[in-house]
Amino acid sequence: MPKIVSYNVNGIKARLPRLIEYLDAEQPDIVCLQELKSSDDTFPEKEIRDAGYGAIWHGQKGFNGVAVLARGTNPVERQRGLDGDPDDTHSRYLEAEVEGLIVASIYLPNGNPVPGPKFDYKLAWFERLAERAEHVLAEEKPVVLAGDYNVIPNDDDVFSVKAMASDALMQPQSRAAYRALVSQGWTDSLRTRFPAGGVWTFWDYQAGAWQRDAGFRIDHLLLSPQAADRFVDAGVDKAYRGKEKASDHAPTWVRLK
DNA sequence: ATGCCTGGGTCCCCCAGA
Repeated sequence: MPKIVSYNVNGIKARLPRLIEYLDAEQPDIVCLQELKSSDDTFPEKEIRDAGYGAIWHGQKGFNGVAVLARGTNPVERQRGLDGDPDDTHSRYLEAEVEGLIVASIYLPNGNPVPGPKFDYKLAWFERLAERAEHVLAEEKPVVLAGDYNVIPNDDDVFSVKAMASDALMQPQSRAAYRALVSQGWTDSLRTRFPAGGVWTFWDYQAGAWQRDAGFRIDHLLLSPQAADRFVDAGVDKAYRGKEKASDHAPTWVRLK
């Protein structure tokens, strides 16, 4: 039963030992990575291949960057970047097919501070993503849209509504954009598995957030109806957030029949 | 009201993250 993971690594070079350890221990079938912070030519292809994974990646020097890994096979690229803005230079979207399953690795803009051009970019990018999602959904195939959406969908997805109230991740416009996307016909797999909320995928490095369990849920795996029919389980591999030199995100996953 | 960490780039300070 394939395990599909979304993992914002916050720098693949700094996180490589952690990532390889994760692949060896958990043997996920597909891994969508975000925030590679690596140009295409410095992506650690050999180390990932030696761990048993084929990979495609869409890198960028310094920040952003997404990849799709597949255990024992090579992902077949379908789409790199989103249509709708020829001036957009950010590497935030990579879509592939892996043995009949369509997966996208998504790194939505953070959008802080609010208001401002970065928040405008976030909302505009969200609209472009929704257009792509609608197109893919119409294919009526099993699809997983996996990534760091930088949206806290509900008040019970955050340790403190008050602490995050002015953040781009929780603005009504951000939530409305996420809701509109899901309403196309996608299933939020973590929400389905844990309808009462209280499940985090991110803990800030600052102010002892991990030690206080002050986190929130921003990494999401959305399922097309054909994927949702195969839903088995979903969760967060929280222990990996507590390890040495961890990312501030934990691997978040869904298992399908 | 602000900074708290962390990674990466040019490099010992700044940007970006969330």
